[in-house]
This record gives sequence, structure tokens and C-alpha cells, in this order.
Amino acid sequence: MQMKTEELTINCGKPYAEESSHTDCHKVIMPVRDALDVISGKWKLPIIIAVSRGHKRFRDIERSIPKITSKVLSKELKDLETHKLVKRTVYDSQPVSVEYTLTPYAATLDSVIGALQKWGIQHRKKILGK
Amino acid sequence: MQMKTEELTINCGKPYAEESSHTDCHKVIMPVRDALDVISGKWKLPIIIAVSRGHKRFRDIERSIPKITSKVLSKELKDLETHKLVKRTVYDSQPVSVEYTLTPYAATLDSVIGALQKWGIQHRKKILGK
DNA sequence: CCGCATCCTGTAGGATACTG
DNA sequence: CAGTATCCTACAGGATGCGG
Repeated sequence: MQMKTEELTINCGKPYAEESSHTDCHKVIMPVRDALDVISGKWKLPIIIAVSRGHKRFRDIERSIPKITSKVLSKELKDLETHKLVKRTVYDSQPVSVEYTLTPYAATLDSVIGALQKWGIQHRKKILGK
Repeated sequence: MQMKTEELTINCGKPYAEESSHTDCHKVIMPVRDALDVISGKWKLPIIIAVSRGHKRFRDIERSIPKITSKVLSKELKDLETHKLVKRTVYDSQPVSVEYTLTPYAATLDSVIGALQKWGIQHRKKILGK
């Protein structure tokens, strides 16, 4: 995310003329959008999974994800790094090599991904008819 | 989602030469992308929340969500309807009125939204520094 | 009131080529 | 090997106006 300050809210007035603050809508929408910004997009999950499975080198990750381009991989890895999900380590060997690994913090995503996965599985059944 | 059949996988070979199937990557990525397709996008959550709070009529929903346009609202409501999250009821009054309500099924999203919200809250603290 | 038809823009992501 | 630099396309979403 770029920590958007953009206005995006709804008028939360309940139909029964109860007073209810605008802010509790934000309290749902804003964090959810923050989270979605981090993990949505075409390549975030594939990259996270690839790295979690032990692909550390740039070329290694690139080859393990069909059809990704180096430009996109580069950009996404930077994004994941700024969100502290991926750690980039440069080794001063000849030639210089770089390793990407998941941070321990990345594990906190497990429950989120798990929830999405679980819902996605049952939803596909629901929509396509079981 | 449009139940994409598009190929998007990764080479799941582990670094230790263990045999591991391609398919278990799909088993994570595909459902997660299905779920994300349903709830991501700029307006899905605001609409779901607006409807859940009792805004039933088209104009009512539209007015409750600042800056949304009728075209976008119309399209998003259709999407939510095809995913069985929203029910559209037409009343043969004069003039014809239409009501949108959440389906009971929509409640199954609560755990997903809850997980995203929870993670989003702590992540914002983590990134911006608490 | 409840939308749809047009037209337009901004941005994620793709193709291709090139550097240290 | 580990990326950048350009250029380009596709599609989500916005602006405006009209129709039943």
C-alpha cells in the first residue's frame, strides 16, 4: 500500500435514525484495503510461495514462476520488501549474489491467506454448483 | 470472479530435489485469487457494508457512498449478485422499486473480512511504526 | 427512481532490449 | 547474474448524458 490518505468512506447512518459515526466504517474498510493492497495483484502470492519454498535467487524465482518478467518481479520484490515480508541480502562474492527470503513477519499472513483459501474453495463449489 | 481458467502457477520443485506436485501451488493460489476477485476492487466492501447497514434502494446506496457513480454501482451490484452475496428484489409498485439486501451467504465472508481487517490494523502499525 | 450508453483516463502489467 | 529502460496494451474505473 502507499498508505493512502484518499477519502473513501460511506455514510453510515443507520436506517433507524440511530446516530452512528462515519469512522467505524473506516475502521473496517481502511484496514481491509491496506491488507488487500499488500497481497492482491497478479504476482504477490506466487512470489511469496516461490520464496517460501526455497527459491532464493532472483533468476531462480523468475524461472520458477512461468511468464513473469524480470521487470515485474523486480518491482514486486521491492514492494514485498518495503512491507517487511521479504528480506533482501547481498553477498559480496564474485560475482555479487543476492538472496531473497521471507521474514518471520511474513508468517503472520498465514491466517489471512488461510481464510481466503478456505472461503475461495467453498465459494467455487457454491457458484459452480457442487 | 469469472472463474478464470488462465494458467498461473509456479514451479513448485523444492530445493532439496524432493518431488512435489505443481498442483498444490494451485491449491493455494487459485482459491485465494478466487476470493480476492470477489472482494477486491475499490467499491465492493463499501457497497457490502452500506447494504448490510440497511441501505436497500439504489439511490439510497448511491448517496451513502461518496463519489461512486451509478454506472459503477450498477456493475458492482450485478457482480455481487452473481456471487450470491446480494439479492435483488423488484417490487411491482408505481413506480417500480428495487431493493438490495445481503444474502445469508454473505455472512460467510465475515471471517475473511475479519482476518483482513485484523492483519491490516497491525500491519499499518508495523509499517508506520507504532 | 433505476439504471444504461458513450467516451475518456490512469495505471497495472507485458514485450523487448539493454547495462554493471 | 540481477536487474533497468522504454515503450505499449488492457482493463478498472470516472464523467457525462440519456431512456424507461
